[in-house]
Amino acid sequence: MARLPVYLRALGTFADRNVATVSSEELAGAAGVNSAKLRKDLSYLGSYGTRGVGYEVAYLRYQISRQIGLTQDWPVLIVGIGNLGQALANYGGFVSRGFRVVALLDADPARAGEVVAGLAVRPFADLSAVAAEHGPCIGVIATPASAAQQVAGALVAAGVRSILNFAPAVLAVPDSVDVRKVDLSIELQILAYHEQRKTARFVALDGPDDVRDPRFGAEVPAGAGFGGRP
Amino acid sequence: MARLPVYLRALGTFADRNVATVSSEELAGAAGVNSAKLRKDLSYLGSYGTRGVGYEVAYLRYQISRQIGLTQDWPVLIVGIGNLGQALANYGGFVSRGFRVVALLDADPARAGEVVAGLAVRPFADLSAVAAEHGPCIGVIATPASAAQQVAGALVAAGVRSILNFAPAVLAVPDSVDVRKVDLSIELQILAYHEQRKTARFVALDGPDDVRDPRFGAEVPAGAGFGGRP
DNA sequence: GTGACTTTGTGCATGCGTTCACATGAACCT
DNA sequence: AGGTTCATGTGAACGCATGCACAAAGTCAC
Ligand SMILES: NC(=O)c1ccc[n+]([C@@H]2O[C@H](COP(=O)([O-])OP(=O)(O)OC[C@H]3O[C@@H](n4cnc5c(N)ncnc54)[C@H](O)[C@@H]3O)[C@@H](O)[C@H]2O)c1
Ligand SMILES: NC(=O)c1ccc[n+]([C@@H]2O[C@H](COP(=O)([O-])OP(=O)(O)OC[C@H]3O[C@@H](n4cnc5c(N)ncnc54)[C@H](O)[C@@H]3O)[C@@H](O)[C@H]2O)c1
Repeated sequence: MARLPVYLRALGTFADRNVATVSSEELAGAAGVNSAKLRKDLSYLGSYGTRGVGYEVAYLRYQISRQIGLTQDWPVLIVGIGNLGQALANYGGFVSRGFRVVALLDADPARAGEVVAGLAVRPFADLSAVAAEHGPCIGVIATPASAAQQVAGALVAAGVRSILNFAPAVLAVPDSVDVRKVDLSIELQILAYHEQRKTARFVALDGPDDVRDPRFGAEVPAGAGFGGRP
Repeated sequence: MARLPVYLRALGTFADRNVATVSSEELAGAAGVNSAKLRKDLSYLGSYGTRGVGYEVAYLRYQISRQIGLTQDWPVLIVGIGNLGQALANYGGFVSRGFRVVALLDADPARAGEVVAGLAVRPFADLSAVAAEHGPCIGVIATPASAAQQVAGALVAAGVRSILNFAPAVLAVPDSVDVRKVDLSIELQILAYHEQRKTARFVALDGPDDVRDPRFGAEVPAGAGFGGRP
């Protein structure tokens, strides 16, 4: 069900062009998925289409928004106002999609008081007060990886049950808390993996299936930083 | 196979602590996955463990790095040096993981020449020259969504076959090109979805399964911006 | 050297997501 | 009003990932 937001965004582009109804084929094309998958996804929400015609853009948009829980604005608090935290705070794309940044927190005393994107940076100790003030909200971790687990613990203690983590660290939280991670290094490494196989195909035409060769272990240069097998 | 980078990172933390060997249980714990899954994943690369002992940290680290294609540094070029592009350019976590930002491109003439993270921002027209200079590389799109498709086309035309897209847009590219997307709004919306179901449980104790009720369609306020069903 | 113990590597079953294909049903034209 | 056309909604088959449970294999102690 991670595709609903994509459908919603695609519906938005149709609405901007004043399109009244779309077929599953058109919408699937705009969302980059199979049309059968789109129909099956939408059928889980209910029968919101008209056979022979398609889906009414405005109506389907509302139904998906309601399903996701975007009929209300969700408060977002960002922890760690460094490079990334500032970019996030300045990002206008959140408010237009049902989210509102309500607080910026940082442990660095030098940063407290600084104004970023119209909000004053508050000391990390204010966390529980801020969380209590806004009710159910979403916490964003943009601190170094070494602080991520500690911050996550503090967020949970403050009552936050939804966390978006940008730090390259695995977080341990209670089952009742949802954590989603965004790790750019992982994305780049996956791309590098495919890129390597693509370029390798030009070197060895019989395909990249032989890379398993265990002898490669012996070919590690002594000073490579990893060390070879003893 | 998107988990290999996670294993690699977990292995890094063990190496930092001078741990020589790890069992699949320990490593799986650090990576946040099931130990059977970890062993099966590693078995696809070959038999790099020792029964009764575990995996040698340094050796396994090298094997995974090689599998991913991290024995060489991959050049990265960033298009769109706004809030996000600058944060990415300033991020030190890339170089430590086998990536090197080699060029910053922006269409805004006012930005060209500006120095960000020790690199001069170059005009977008330099793209093909930069790509040709560095060979196989990874393109990062950090422009507004409206420009994303055009930028993607230019990247492909310049020979880039791996793209990381931060803009909330579906990109159409040839099959030979890999695109991975990072969409923060989608992540937040997924969190909101779960958060909604959690909070809804306190309101209606019989569970959130009734939200399908089609009558809800009639309850759209006239001025909600979406419009009700006619 | 032998035995007991530890941990890997994997066969197998289960469940989930994806996709094809078609029947259902609505609208439109004559 | 009847037939035609069109696109939805869904049944069923397929393929893949996950996780259990166990045999193979190697180590360590004595
Ligand atoms: N900058 C990027 O583009 C980028 C890309 C990918 C991942 N990341 C990850 O995002 C995180 C932040 O990156 P960054 O470049 O913004 O780092 P940064 O060093 O610029 O900012 C980190 C901020 O967190 C604050 N902080 C440190 N410990 C804290 C604590 N315990 N509680 C609250 N605040 C604390 C620091 O004061 C600092 O302001 C890192 O984990 C990084 O790996 C960043
Ligand atoms: N800032 C964030 O934290 C954040 C978070 C999530 C997603 N995003 C997405 O990332 C993208 C960039 O966000 P941002 O906040 O940095 O925006 P921004 O407006 O600050 O920066 C965009 C930059 O792209 C440049 N640009 C525009 N058209 C271009 C073109 N055709 N070729 C090359 N460069 C071009 C502009 O000159 C500008 O410098 C957007 O699509 C946004 O939705 C940003």
